[in-house]
Amino acid sequence: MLSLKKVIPPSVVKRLPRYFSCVQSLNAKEIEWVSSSELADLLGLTSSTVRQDFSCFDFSGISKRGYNIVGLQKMLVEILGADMTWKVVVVGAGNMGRVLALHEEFVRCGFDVVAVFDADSEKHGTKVGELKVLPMSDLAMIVESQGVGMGIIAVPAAAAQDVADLLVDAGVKGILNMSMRNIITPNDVSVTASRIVASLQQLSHCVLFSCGKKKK
Amino acid sequence: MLSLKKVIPPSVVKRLPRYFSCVQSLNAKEIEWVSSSELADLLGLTSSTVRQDFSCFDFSGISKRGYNIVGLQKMLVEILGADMTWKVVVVGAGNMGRVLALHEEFVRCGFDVVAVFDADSEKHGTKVGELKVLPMSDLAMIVESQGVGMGIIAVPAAAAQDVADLLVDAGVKGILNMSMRNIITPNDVSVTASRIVASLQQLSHCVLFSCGKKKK
DNA sequence: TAGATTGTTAATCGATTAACAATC
DNA sequence: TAGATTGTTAATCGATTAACAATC
Repeated sequence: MLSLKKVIPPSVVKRLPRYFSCVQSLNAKEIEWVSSSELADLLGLTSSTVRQDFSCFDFSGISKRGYNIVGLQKMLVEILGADMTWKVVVVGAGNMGRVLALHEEFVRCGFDVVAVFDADSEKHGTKVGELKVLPMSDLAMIVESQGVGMGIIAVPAAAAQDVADLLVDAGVKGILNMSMRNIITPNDVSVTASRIVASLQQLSHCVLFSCGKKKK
Repeated sequence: MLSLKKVIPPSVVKRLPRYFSCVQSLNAKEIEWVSSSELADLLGLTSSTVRQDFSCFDFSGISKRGYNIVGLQKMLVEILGADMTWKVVVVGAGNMGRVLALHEEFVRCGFDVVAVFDADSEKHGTKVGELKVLPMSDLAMIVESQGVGMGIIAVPAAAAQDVADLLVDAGVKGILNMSMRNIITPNDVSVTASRIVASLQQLSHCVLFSCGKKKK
């Protein structure tokens, strides 16, 4: 596997998917080279940040031309593991859980939802696309037998930690937490959070108090 | 309207919805007081951060007891505008757009989706819950006539900036960007991003390269 | 009172930006 | 060559943590 020049700091990791998306679309336009300042403009960053970020990778640009799109894309694919398919389970078959399980963009990006679980027995057996909602008691078995690497927590805050514990015990190595609750996991299980309502609430504050953007 | 002691820094704004959620659940348990270190434990922060954060508000704790839950909740409600109802439009009636429009949690949190738009005329008139999918040409009219304050962008990256421009022209003051594309808006229009696939890709990297958490 | 916890100041840490020699 | 753009070092900025006097 790819060895990195150094551990990529969290601030940079957060930008990687955006670089990747941008590079994909430049590649689709058959553009071959991009400079740090062009990328910066596209992503709302400074060229300094872009060059600083790329210095983490084992990949170099060329003076006067910038970065080769194809090479950059290959590097990002490796760093993000975008060339592999992850098996994923969704816990929580509410509105959010159902969407996630159906989300065709996931498949396109290499995230394959293999099962949906819910604690509510009323929901067991009901269909979410191709999948049937399963009871929580099947979780460990499915994760192990199918080699599931990630779990998505789409349950109410009150249940989130219990679900996280189940996922960890079952053996997943990554958790996407969509609940409001902070969850605690062992050091070898990574967690990222994505909270849509929280984003709307932030926005609400910013609108009310006109939190400006930094002036240029 | 509430006046703040000072502008709340972005790092703090990001935590406000989590404080709020936590305080709501403590309140539901009829707990009356909470200390900075208890809150820190619940949210995975340090007590220093909690106290530093709260120093932005016009709200004080009491030595030896901590912070009064009801008072804290009131303060956060005002800061987040959680006591008001925002009218919101969703642009993009794909998988993600439909979910968002149906998401019952939004209503509970004061975000009322009043219309869904899509550029694809095949989708016009089809139902998303109670709502019919409308053509983009109706956007300005609906935003103005209904007093819509926020828009949610749930379209592919390539269309995101155009949609943002439409929303801005129509008069929304906040945009939740769920697309991968960076969008540019005038200074008086706030933007927050929430990208689920990006979160999964971050997670993917962290799992592959075992990005540890900071050791305690 | 004695002890716990706040509010705030100062120190540390990490992220971003600026600057510029190296280089194509 | 001349000029543009990288890669990297140093400076700045902002966020987090530590420390402690004030206080209930």
